[in-house]
Amino acid sequence: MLRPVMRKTLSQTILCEIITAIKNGLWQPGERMPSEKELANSFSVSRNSVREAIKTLNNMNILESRPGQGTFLSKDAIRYILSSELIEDGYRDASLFEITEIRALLEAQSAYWAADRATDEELEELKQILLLGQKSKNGTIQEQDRVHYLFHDTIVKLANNSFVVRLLSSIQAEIAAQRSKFDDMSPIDVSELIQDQEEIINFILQRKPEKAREAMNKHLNKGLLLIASNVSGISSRVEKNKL
Amino acid sequence: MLRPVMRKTLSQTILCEIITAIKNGLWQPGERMPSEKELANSFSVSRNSVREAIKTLNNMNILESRPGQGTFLSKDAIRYILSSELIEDGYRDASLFEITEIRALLEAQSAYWAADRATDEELEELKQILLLGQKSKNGTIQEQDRVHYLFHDTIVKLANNSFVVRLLSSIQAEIAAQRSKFDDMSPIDVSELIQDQEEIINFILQRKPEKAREAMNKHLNKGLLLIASNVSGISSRVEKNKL
DNA sequence: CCTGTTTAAATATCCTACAATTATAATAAA
DNA sequence: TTTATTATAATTGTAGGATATTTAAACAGG
Repeated sequence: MLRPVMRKTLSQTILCEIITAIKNGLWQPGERMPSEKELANSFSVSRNSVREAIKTLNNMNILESRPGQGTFLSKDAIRYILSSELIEDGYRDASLFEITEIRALLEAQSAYWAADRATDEELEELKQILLLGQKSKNGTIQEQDRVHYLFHDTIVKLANNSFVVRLLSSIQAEIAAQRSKFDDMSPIDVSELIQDQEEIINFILQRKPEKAREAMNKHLNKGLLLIASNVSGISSRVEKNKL
Repeated sequence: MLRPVMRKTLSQTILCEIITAIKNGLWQPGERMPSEKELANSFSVSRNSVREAIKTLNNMNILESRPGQGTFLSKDAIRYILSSELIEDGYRDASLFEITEIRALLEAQSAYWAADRATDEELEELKQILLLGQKSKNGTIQEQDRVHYLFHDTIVKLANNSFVVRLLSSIQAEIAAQRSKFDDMSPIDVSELIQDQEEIINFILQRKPEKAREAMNKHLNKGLLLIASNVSGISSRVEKNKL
């Protein structure tokens, strides 16, 4: 069957040419490459097309352009090119499952770090959540949900790594966005969640990092199982997710 | 001490503006965004500067430009930005230590998954790297570095989670960018790295996930120690990083 | 030795023009 | 009315020139 042909713009072609040249070692890291004008002449294209390719490589930290001097290969140009190549090869759409898997990993380790690093004052926050959880048992589902979100966020906060806080908040937003697409997602048993929640908090309060991590991982894998049951062919992967 | 001021070209500024707009949901995935002419008017810049920014986003698969039609947000624009631009603004010069800590966690788990999930054909790739590592022992440092990067990237790829591939690629890019600022970073003993590399690959080939994860974690914590020695007050945290 | 000036080269930006592509609408033919 | 066909306008792609900024290096004057 005839498939649609790939059409490349000039700047895309030039982008590939330059990357190939770098891979072939035509210019060394840190070295200056020909000026835009020279490149345009060599390729027989306008300076604009060359600039669009170079700008992309600039923004990828592969090249560095300095007015009055020229354009230079960055010191770790090769490293970037290698990794971008790998991405193209193994590229697939990140599925909800994959994102959730990473979330579970990060949050489980956060529980570990929280048990290990949180100060005694910080642990007071967790005790409060424990109380809130008890109270909410007779409340509405919305109330219970809110406490549960607070539980997750607090543990990540107590991990004392601001990067993981930011990372997880975006990941959770993305997960929420994707889940809203299938709004027929089977609801989870809330009481079970609260039970997990209590168990995890207690491990952290008792300063048992490994136990806390294990419990959090188990807790989040229930969500993974739910996704796996909606998507065929990956459920076998879930049960292997043991930390 | 006075540090060099950050300078941004116009197209870089516009790149950030557009990315922020996408993150803020100004345009939806698949939707058409304003034409180059309109954007140029809105930003009060020339069409060229807008094009250079758009071209970069084109090559990153965030935007798709079609002649005669316009420029459209790709369907997974948000997710891509999530994994790449996430690091950009808030955490550019935050904590190299924190980012590296997360990297270690993700890569260690990738080693686990690789040992657990990679097919036998995929493992052939690792065997090749083992051979390359042997060969490079008598080669230049650049050669050895290159093989070592390939080693890390391949393991992540074999973890069979495309989201972690993207996440780590942007994290590694960020780490490289930050390290290049302190170019007096004490060099690591390369031969030791290659030894680690062999050990980890062998664990994966033998299908021993826990061992592979532990070895990778130990391997990456050497880098953490290096950072901790440059930044005071966190070295005590490093030795606790056990999985 | 230090300081300011000049000069040339490079990137950064802007502008205009035209080509290629495409959707849409108007028009003509059946 | 329905169906081709044909303009038309909008949009991106490419080209080429012009000017502004930045920089290193050479030079001159103190």
